[in-house]
Amino acid sequence: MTLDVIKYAVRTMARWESDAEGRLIKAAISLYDKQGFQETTVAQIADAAGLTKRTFFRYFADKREVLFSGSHELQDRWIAGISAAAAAASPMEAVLAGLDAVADLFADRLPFAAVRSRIVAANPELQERELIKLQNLAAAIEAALHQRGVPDNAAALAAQAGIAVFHVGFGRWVSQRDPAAFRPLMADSLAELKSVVG
Amino acid sequence: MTLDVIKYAVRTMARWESDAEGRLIKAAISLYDKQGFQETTVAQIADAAGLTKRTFFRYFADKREVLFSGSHELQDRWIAGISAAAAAASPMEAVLAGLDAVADLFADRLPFAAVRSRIVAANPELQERELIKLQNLAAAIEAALHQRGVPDNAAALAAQAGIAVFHVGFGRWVSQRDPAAFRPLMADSLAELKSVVG
DNA sequence: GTCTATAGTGCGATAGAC
DNA sequence: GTCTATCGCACTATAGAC
Repeated sequence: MTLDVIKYAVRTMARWESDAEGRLIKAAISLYDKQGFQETTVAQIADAAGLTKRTFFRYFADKREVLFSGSHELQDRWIAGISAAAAAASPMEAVLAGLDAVADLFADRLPFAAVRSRIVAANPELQERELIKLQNLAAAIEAALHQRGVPDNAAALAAQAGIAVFHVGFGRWVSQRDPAAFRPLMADSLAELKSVVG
Repeated sequence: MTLDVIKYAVRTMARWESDAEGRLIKAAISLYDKQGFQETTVAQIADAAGLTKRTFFRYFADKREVLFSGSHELQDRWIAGISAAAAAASPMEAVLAGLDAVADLFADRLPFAAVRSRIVAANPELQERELIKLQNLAAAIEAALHQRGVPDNAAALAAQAGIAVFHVGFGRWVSQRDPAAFRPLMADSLAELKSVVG
Protein backbone atom coordinates (compact mmCIF):
# COMPACT_ATOMS: atom_id res chain seq x y z
CA MET A 1 0.00 0.00 0.00
CA THR A 2 2.66 2.47 1.09
CA LEU A 3 4.85 1.30 -1.77
CA ASP A 4 2.09 2.01 -4.26
CA VAL A 5 1.79 5.52 -2.96
CA ILE A 6 5.51 6.08 -3.36
CA LYS A 7 5.53 4.59 -6.84
CA TYR A 8 2.65 6.84 -7.80
CA ALA A 9 4.42 9.90 -6.45
CA VAL A 10 7.57 9.12 -8.41
CA ARG A 11 5.65 8.41 -11.57
CA THR A 12 3.66 11.61 -11.43
CA MET A 13 6.62 13.78 -10.62
CA ALA A 14 7.35 14.06 -14.31
CA ARG A 15 3.93 15.59 -15.05
CA TRP A 16 3.08 17.46 -11.92
CA GLU A 17 5.50 18.57 -9.27
CA SER A 18 4.88 16.40 -6.23
CA ASP A 19 3.58 17.49 -2.84
CA ALA A 20 1.34 20.32 -3.93
CA GLU A 21 0.09 20.79 -0.37
CA GLY A 22 3.60 21.09 1.06
CA ARG A 23 4.62 23.60 -1.59
CA LEU A 24 1.54 25.71 -0.88
CA ILE A 25 2.31 25.71 2.86
CA LYS A 26 5.92 26.75 2.31
CA ALA A 27 4.97 29.47 -0.14
CA ALA A 28 2.26 30.78 2.17
CA ILE A 29 4.49 30.94 5.25
CA SER A 30 7.26 32.62 3.34
CA LEU A 31 4.91 35.26 1.92
CA TYR A 32 2.95 35.81 5.14
CA ASP A 33 6.24 36.32 6.94
CA LYS A 34 7.78 38.56 4.32
CA GLN A 35 4.88 40.84 3.43
CA GLY A 36 2.16 40.12 5.99
CA PHE A 37 -0.92 37.91 6.06
CA GLN A 38 -3.48 40.49 4.93
CA GLU A 39 -1.19 41.79 2.23
CA THR A 40 -0.75 38.36 0.70
CA THR A 41 -3.32 37.15 -1.84
CA VAL A 42 -4.18 33.54 -2.49
CA ALA A 43 -3.23 34.09 -6.11
CA GLN A 44 0.30 35.05 -5.01
CA ILE A 45 0.66 31.93 -2.90
CA ALA A 46 -0.60 29.68 -5.68
CA ASP A 47 1.72 31.40 -8.11
CA ALA A 48 4.75 30.95 -5.88
CA ALA A 49 3.90 27.25 -5.59
CA GLY A 50 3.41 26.89 -9.35
CA LEU A 51 -0.32 26.22 -8.95
CA THR A 52 -3.59 28.07 -9.35
CA LYS A 53 -5.91 29.72 -6.87
CA ARG A 54 -8.47 27.00 -7.46
CA THR A 55 -6.01 24.30 -6.41
CA PHE A 56 -5.18 26.21 -3.23
CA PHE A 57 -8.83 26.01 -2.24
CA ARG A 58 -8.91 22.30 -2.99
CA TYR A 59 -6.40 21.81 -0.18
CA PHE A 60 -7.40 24.55 2.24
CA ALA A 61 -10.86 25.80 3.10
CA ASP A 62 -9.57 29.34 3.44
CA LYS A 63 -6.50 31.54 3.55
CA ARG A 64 -5.95 30.91 7.26
CA GLU A 65 -6.21 27.16 7.24
CA VAL A 66 -2.87 26.76 5.48
CA LEU A 67 -1.16 27.56 8.80
CA PHE A 68 -3.04 24.86 10.68
CA SER A 69 -2.50 21.75 8.63
CA GLY A 70 -0.62 20.13 11.51
CA SER A 71 -3.47 20.36 13.98
CA HIS A 72 -4.93 17.00 12.98
CA GLU A 73 -1.74 15.16 13.74
CA LEU A 74 -1.38 17.00 17.03
CA GLN A 75 -4.87 15.96 18.04
CA ASP A 76 -4.44 12.36 16.91
CA ARG A 77 -1.24 11.95 18.89
CA TRP A 78 -2.64 13.58 21.98
CA ILE A 79 -5.73 11.33 21.90
CA ALA A 80 -3.60 8.25 21.25
CA GLY A 81 -1.48 9.17 24.25
CA ILE A 82 -4.57 9.35 26.42
CA SER A 83 -5.86 6.01 25.16
CA ALA A 84 -2.49 4.42 25.84
CA ALA A 85 -2.38 5.71 29.43
CA ALA A 86 -2.73 3.15 32.19
CA ALA A 87 -6.31 2.39 33.16
CA ALA A 88 -5.46 3.40 36.71
CA ALA A 89 -4.22 6.84 35.65
CA SER A 90 -6.22 9.82 36.94
CA PRO A 91 -7.95 12.07 34.37
CA MET A 92 -5.19 14.66 34.63
CA GLU A 93 -2.48 12.00 34.39
CA ALA A 94 -4.11 10.72 31.21
CA VAL A 95 -4.23 14.24 29.75
CA LEU A 96 -0.54 14.70 30.59
CA ALA A 97 0.30 11.37 28.95
CA GLY A 98 -1.24 12.86 25.81
CA LEU A 99 0.81 16.02 26.18
CA ASP A 100 3.95 13.96 26.54
CA ALA A 101 3.04 12.01 23.42
CA VAL A 102 2.96 15.16 21.28
CA ALA A 103 6.37 16.40 22.38
CA ASP A 104 8.22 14.39 19.72
CA LEU A 105 6.13 16.06 17.07
CA PHE A 106 7.80 19.39 17.80
CA ALA A 107 11.35 18.20 18.43
CA ASP A 108 12.71 19.29 15.05
CA ARG A 109 10.25 22.06 14.24
CA LEU A 110 11.22 24.94 16.50
CA PRO A 111 12.40 27.26 13.72
CA PHE A 112 9.21 26.65 11.76
CA ALA A 113 7.06 27.02 14.88
CA ALA A 114 8.75 30.29 15.79
CA VAL A 115 8.10 31.87 12.39
CA ARG A 116 4.55 30.58 12.41
CA SER A 117 3.97 32.00 15.89
CA ARG A 118 5.22 35.42 14.79
CA ILE A 119 2.80 35.40 11.88
CA VAL A 120 -0.14 34.33 14.04
CA ALA A 121 0.72 36.82 16.78
CA ALA A 122 0.58 39.64 14.24
CA ASN A 123 -2.96 38.77 13.12
CA PRO A 124 -6.19 38.68 15.11
CA GLU A 125 -7.89 36.55 12.44
CA LEU A 126 -5.17 33.95 12.78
CA GLN A 127 -5.33 34.07 16.55
CA GLU A 128 -9.04 33.34 16.34
CA ARG A 129 -8.35 30.30 14.22
CA GLU A 130 -5.61 29.13 16.56
CA LEU A 131 -7.92 29.40 19.55
CA ILE A 132 -10.71 27.43 17.93
CA LYS A 133 -8.22 24.70 17.01
CA LEU A 134 -7.18 24.55 20.67
CA GLN A 135 -10.84 24.39 21.70
CA ASN A 136 -11.44 21.56 19.23
CA LEU A 137 -8.49 19.78 20.79
CA ALA A 138 -9.97 20.35 24.24
CA ALA A 139 -13.28 18.88 23.07
CA ALA A 140 -11.51 15.82 21.68
CA ILE A 141 -9.61 15.36 24.93
CA GLU A 142 -12.83 15.67 26.87
CA ALA A 143 -14.43 12.98 24.71
CA ALA A 144 -11.42 10.70 25.17
CA LEU A 145 -11.70 11.10 28.94
CA HIS A 146 -15.40 10.31 28.76
CA GLN A 147 -14.52 7.08 27.07
CA ARG A 148 -12.31 6.22 30.02
CA GLY A 149 -15.35 6.70 32.25
CA VAL A 150 -14.43 10.16 33.55
CA PRO A 151 -17.60 12.12 34.46
CA ASP A 152 -18.64 15.30 32.60
CA ASN A 153 -17.30 18.05 34.81
CA ALA A 154 -13.99 16.37 35.58
CA ALA A 155 -13.44 15.64 31.90
CA ALA A 156 -14.19 19.23 30.88
CA LEU A 157 -11.92 20.77 33.49
CA ALA A 158 -9.06 18.33 33.01
CA ALA A 159 -9.21 19.03 29.27
CA GLN A 160 -9.19 22.79 29.81
CA ALA A 161 -6.35 22.47 32.30
CA GLY A 162 -4.32 20.44 29.83
CA ILE A 163 -4.88 22.98 27.08
CA ALA A 164 -3.92 25.83 29.42
CA VAL A 165 -0.65 24.09 30.29
CA PHE A 166 0.06 23.43 26.61
CA HIS A 167 -0.87 26.93 25.49
CA VAL A 168 1.31 28.71 28.04
CA GLY A 169 4.16 26.21 27.70
CA PHE A 170 4.12 26.45 23.92
CA GLY A 171 4.32 30.22 24.08
CA ARG A 172 7.44 29.93 26.21
CA TRP A 173 8.95 27.29 23.95
CA VAL A 174 8.72 29.39 20.79
CA SER A 175 10.25 32.37 22.63
CA GLN A 176 13.53 30.62 23.26
CA ARG A 177 16.20 28.75 21.33
CA ASP A 178 16.39 25.19 22.65
CA PRO A 179 14.19 22.69 20.77
CA ALA A 180 14.69 20.16 23.56
CA ALA A 181 13.16 22.52 26.11
CA PHE A 182 9.66 21.43 25.13
CA ARG A 183 9.13 18.86 27.90
CA PRO A 184 10.81 20.89 30.68
CA LEU A 185 8.76 23.97 29.77
CA MET A 186 5.55 21.95 29.81
CA ALA A 187 6.57 20.58 33.21
CA ASP A 188 7.16 24.15 34.45
CA SER A 189 3.80 25.22 33.15
CA LEU A 190 2.08 22.30 34.88
CA ALA A 191 3.93 22.95 38.13
CA GLU A 192 2.81 26.56 38.04
CA LEU A 193 -0.80 25.55 37.44
CA LYS A 194 -0.68 23.16 40.40
CA SER A 195 0.86 25.88 42.51
CA VAL A 196 -1.75 28.53 41.71
CA VAL A 197 -4.84 26.36 42.05
CA GLY A 198 -3.51 24.23 44.88
CA MET B 1 -20.84 69.42 29.53
CA THR B 2 -23.06 66.62 30.83
CA LEU B 3 -26.05 68.92 30.50
CA ASP B 4 -25.28 69.51 26.85
CA VAL B 5 -25.26 65.78 26.25
CA ILE B 6 -28.65 65.38 27.92
CA LYS B 7 -30.11 68.31 25.98
CA TYR B 8 -28.79 66.78 22.78
CA ALA B 9 -30.29 63.39 23.61
CA VAL B 10 -33.68 64.94 24.31
CA ARG B 11 -33.58 67.02 21.17
CA THR B 12 -32.57 64.13 18.98
CA MET B 13 -35.10 61.75 20.45
CA ALA B 14 -37.74 63.57 18.51
CA ARG B 15 -35.96 63.11 15.21
CA TRP B 16 -34.47 59.66 15.70
CA GLU B 17 -35.63 56.76 17.82
CA SER B 18 -33.31 56.49 20.80
CA ASP B 19 -30.83 53.70 21.58
CA ALA B 20 -29.80 52.81 18.05
CA GLU B 21 -27.20 50.36 19.36
CA GLY B 22 -29.71 48.51 21.51
CA ARG B 23 -32.19 48.26 18.68
CA LEU B 24 -29.51 46.89 16.35
CA ILE B 25 -28.53 44.26 18.92
CA LYS B 26 -32.13 43.17 19.45
CA ALA B 27 -32.82 43.03 15.73
CA ALA B 28 -29.63 41.09 15.05
CA ILE B 29 -30.26 38.49 17.77
CA SER B 30 -33.81 37.99 16.66
CA LEU B 31 -32.81 37.49 13.02
CA TYR B 32 -29.75 35.35 13.78
CA ASP B 33 -31.94 33.12 15.92
CA LYS B 34 -34.84 32.94 13.46
CA GLN B 35 -33.04 32.47 10.16
CA GLY B 36 -29.41 31.79 11.03
CA PHE B 37 -26.29 33.94 11.27
CA GLN B 38 -24.92 33.32 7.79
CA GLU B 39 -28.34 33.77 6.23
CA THR B 40 -28.82 37.19 7.79
CA THR B 41 -27.43 40.23 5.98
CA VAL B 42 -26.40 43.46 7.65
CA ALA B 43 -28.95 45.25 5.48
CA GLN B 44 -31.74 43.14 7.01
CA ILE B 45 -30.62 43.94 10.56
CA ALA B 46 -30.39 47.64 9.83
CA ASP B 47 -33.79 47.55 8.19
CA ALA B 48 -35.43 45.78 11.13
CA ALA B 49 -33.96 48.43 13.44
CA GLY B 50 -35.12 51.26 11.19
CA LEU B 51 -31.54 52.28 10.38
CA THR B 52 -29.09 51.97 7.50
CA LYS B 53 -26.23 49.60 6.83
CA ARG B 54 -23.81 52.44 7.28
CA THR B 55 -25.13 53.14 10.78
CA PHE B 56 -24.70 49.46 11.72
CA PHE B 57 -21.03 49.68 10.83
CA ARG B 58 -20.68 52.86 12.87
CA TYR B 59 -21.56 50.86 15.98
CA PHE B 60 -20.08 47.45 15.14
CA ALA B 61 -16.89 46.59 13.31
CA ASP B 62 -18.52 43.58 11.67
CA LYS B 63 -21.52 41.27 11.63
CA ARG B 64 -20.17 39.19 14.50
CA GLU B 65 -19.29 41.98 16.87
CA VAL B 66 -22.94 42.78 17.55
CA LEU B 67 -23.10 39.68 19.76
CA PHE B 68 -20.13 40.75 21.87
CA SER B 69 -20.98 44.27 22.93
CA GLY B 70 -21.07 43.16 26.57
CA SER B 71 -17.52 41.86 26.65
CA HIS B 72 -16.07 45.22 27.57
CA GLU B 73 -18.20 45.52 30.67
CA LEU B 74 -17.41 41.94 31.64
CA GLN B 75 -13.71 42.66 31.41
CA ASP B 76 -13.93 45.94 33.30
CA ARG B 77 -15.81 44.36 36.17
CA TRP B 78 -13.52 41.38 36.36
CA ILE B 79 -10.43 43.61 36.46
CA ALA B 80 -12.05 45.91 39.03
CA GLY B 81 -12.76 42.85 41.17
CA ILE B 82 -9.11 41.85 41.03
CA SER B 83 -7.92 45.33 41.90
CA ALA B 84 -10.32 45.42 44.84
CA ALA B 85 -9.09 42.10 46.22
CA ALA B 86 -7.11 42.19 49.47
CA ALA B 87 -3.38 42.74 49.00
CA ALA B 88 -2.78 39.50 50.85
CA ALA B 89 -4.95 37.49 48.45
CA SER B 90 -3.16 34.83 46.41
CA PRO B 91 -3.15 35.21 42.59
CA MET B 92 -5.95 32.66 42.22
CA GLU B 93 -7.96 34.27 45.02
CA ALA B 94 -7.69 37.59 43.22
CA VAL B 95 -8.86 36.04 39.96
CA LEU B 96 -11.82 34.46 41.77
CA ALA B 97 -12.67 37.83 43.34
CA GLY B 98 -12.95 39.11 39.78
CA LEU B 99 -15.16 36.20 38.79
CA ASP B 100 -17.41 36.88 41.76
CA ALA B 101 -17.62 40.53 40.75
CA VAL B 102 -19.05 39.68 37.32
CA ALA B 103 -21.81 37.42 38.66
CA ASP B 104 -24.26 40.30 39.16
CA LEU B 105 -23.86 41.23 35.52
CA PHE B 106 -25.60 38.01 34.49
CA ALA B 107 -28.26 37.81 37.21
CA ASP B 108 -31.12 39.00 35.01
CA ARG B 109 -29.80 37.96 31.62
CA LEU B 110 -30.17 34.19 31.51
CA PRO B 111 -32.87 34.14 28.77
CA PHE B 112 -30.79 36.47 26.60
CA ALA B 113 -27.61 34.53 27.31
CA ALA B 114 -29.26 31.23 26.44
CA VAL B 115 -30.45 32.44 23.03
CA ARG B 116 -27.10 34.04 22.38
CA SER B 117 -25.30 30.80 23.29
CA ARG B 118 -27.47 28.81 20.90
CA ILE B 119 -26.59 31.21 18.09
CA VAL B 120 -22.88 31.12 18.85
CA ALA B 121 -22.86 27.33 19.23
CA ALA B 122 -24.35 26.99 15.75
CA ASN B 123 -21.59 29.03 14.15
CA PRO B 124 -17.84 28.40 13.97
CA GLU B 125 -17.15 32.04 13.05
CA LEU B 126 -18.94 33.18 16.17
CA GLN B 127 -17.15 30.63 18.30
CA GLU B 128 -13.86 31.99 17.04
CA ARG B 129 -14.85 35.48 18.07
CA GLU B 130 -16.04 34.26 21.46
CA LEU B 131 -12.75 32.50 22.10
CA ILE B 132 -10.65 35.52 21.23
CA LYS B 133 -12.76 37.65 23.56
CA LEU B 134 -12.05 35.13 26.33
CA GLN B 135 -8.35 35.23 25.46
CA ASN B 136 -8.37 39.02 25.59
CA LEU B 137 -9.98 38.74 28.99
CA ALA B 138 -7.28 36.29 30.06
CA ALA B 139 -4.61 38.73 28.89
CA ALA B 140 -6.22 41.57 30.85
CA ILE B 141 -6.40 39.38 33.97
CA GLU B 142 -2.76 38.45 33.52
CA ALA B 143 -1.82 42.12 33.30
CA ALA B 144 -3.85 42.93 36.40
CA LEU B 145 -2.05 40.19 38.30
CA HIS B 146 1.29 41.54 37.10
CA GLN B 147 0.37 44.85 38.61
CA ARG B 148 -0.14 43.10 41.92
CA GLY B 149 3.42 41.83 41.67
CA VAL B 150 2.56 38.29 40.55
CA PRO B 151 5.38 36.83 38.41
CA ASP B 152 4.92 35.94 34.71
CA ASN B 153 4.23 32.23 34.84
CA ALA B 154 1.94 32.35 37.84
CA ALA B 155 -0.03 35.23 36.34
CA ALA B 156 -0.45 33.43 33.02
CA LEU B 157 -1.60 30.16 34.56
CA ALA B 158 -3.89 31.76 37.13
CA ALA B 159 -5.52 33.76 34.33
CA GLN B 160 -5.97 30.66 32.18
CA ALA B 161 -7.34 28.73 35.14
CA GLY B 162 -9.84 31.49 35.87
CA ILE B 163 -11.00 31.57 32.26
CA ALA B 164 -11.34 27.78 32.22
CA VAL B 165 -13.52 27.88 35.32
CA PHE B 166 -15.64 30.66 33.83
CA HIS B 167 -15.92 29.04 30.42
CA VAL B 168 -17.06 25.65 31.73
CA GLY B 169 -19.29 27.16 34.43
CA PHE B 170 -20.92 29.52 31.95
CA GLY B 171 -21.70 26.64 29.61
CA ARG B 172 -23.48 24.83 32.46
CA TRP B 173 -25.32 27.99 33.48
CA VAL B 174 -26.88 28.60 30.06
CA SER B 175 -27.92 24.93 29.87
CA GLN B 176 -30.26 25.17 32.84
CA ARG B 177 -33.13 27.33 34.07
CA ASP B 178 -32.09 29.00 37.30
CA PRO B 179 -30.54 32.47 36.88
CA ALA B 180 -29.32 32.37 40.47
CA ALA B 181 -27.26 29.26 39.79
CA PHE B 182 -24.41 31.35 38.40
CA ARG B 183 -22.27 31.48 41.55
CA PRO B 184 -22.90 27.86 42.64
CA LEU B 185 -22.04 26.59 39.16
CA MET B 186 -18.82 28.61 39.13
CA ALA B 187 -18.00 27.18 42.54
CA ASP B 188 -18.60 23.65 41.21
CA SER B 189 -16.39 24.35 38.24
CA LEU B 190 -13.61 25.63 40.49
CA ALA B 191 -13.93 22.68 42.84
CA GLU B 192 -13.64 20.31 39.90
CA LEU B 193 -10.53 22.09 38.63
CA LYS B 194 -8.91 21.84 42.06
CA SER B 195 -9.84 18.21 42.25
CA VAL B 196 -8.37 17.27 38.86
CA VAL B 197 -5.09 19.19 39.14
CA GLY B 198 -4.60 18.61 42.86
C1' DG C 1 -23.23 55.86 -2.40
C1' DT C 2 -20.30 53.91 -6.12
C1' DC C 3 -16.21 51.26 -7.54
C1' DT C 4 -12.54 48.02 -7.05
C1' DA C 5 -10.03 44.15 -5.33
C1' DT C 6 -10.12 39.87 -3.23
C1' DA C 7 -12.08 35.73 -0.83
C1' DG C 8 -14.27 31.89 -1.82
C1' DT C 9 -17.55 28.61 -4.82
C1' DG C 10 -19.61 25.71 -8.64
C1' DC C 11 -18.99 23.31 -12.57
C1' DG C 12 -17.10 21.69 -16.50
C1' DA C 13 -12.65 20.95 -19.17
C1' DT C 14 -8.05 19.05 -19.58
C1' DA C 15 -3.88 16.28 -18.93
C1' DG C 16 -2.10 12.29 -17.96
C1' DA C 17 -2.05 7.28 -15.63
C1' DC C 18 -4.09 2.93 -15.88
C1' DG D 1 -13.09 4.35 -21.09
C1' DT D 2 -12.15 5.62 -16.03
C1' DC D 3 -9.87 7.94 -12.31
C1' DT D 4 -7.51 11.85 -10.20
C1' DA D 5 -5.21 16.26 -9.77
C1' DT D 6 -5.29 20.49 -11.70
C1' DC D 7 -6.98 24.30 -14.39
C1' DG D 8 -10.22 27.92 -16.35
C1' DC D 9 -13.89 30.66 -16.02
C1' DA D 10 -17.77 32.80 -14.39
C1' DC D 11 -20.00 33.96 -10.40
C1' DT D 12 -21.39 36.05 -5.53
C1' DA D 13 -20.36 38.57 -1.45
C1' DT D 14 -18.04 41.89 0.93
C1' DA D 15 -14.48 45.06 2.78
C1' DG D 16 -12.26 49.20 1.89
C1' DA D 17 -11.25 53.31 -0.96
C1' DC D 18 -12.72 57.28 -3.02
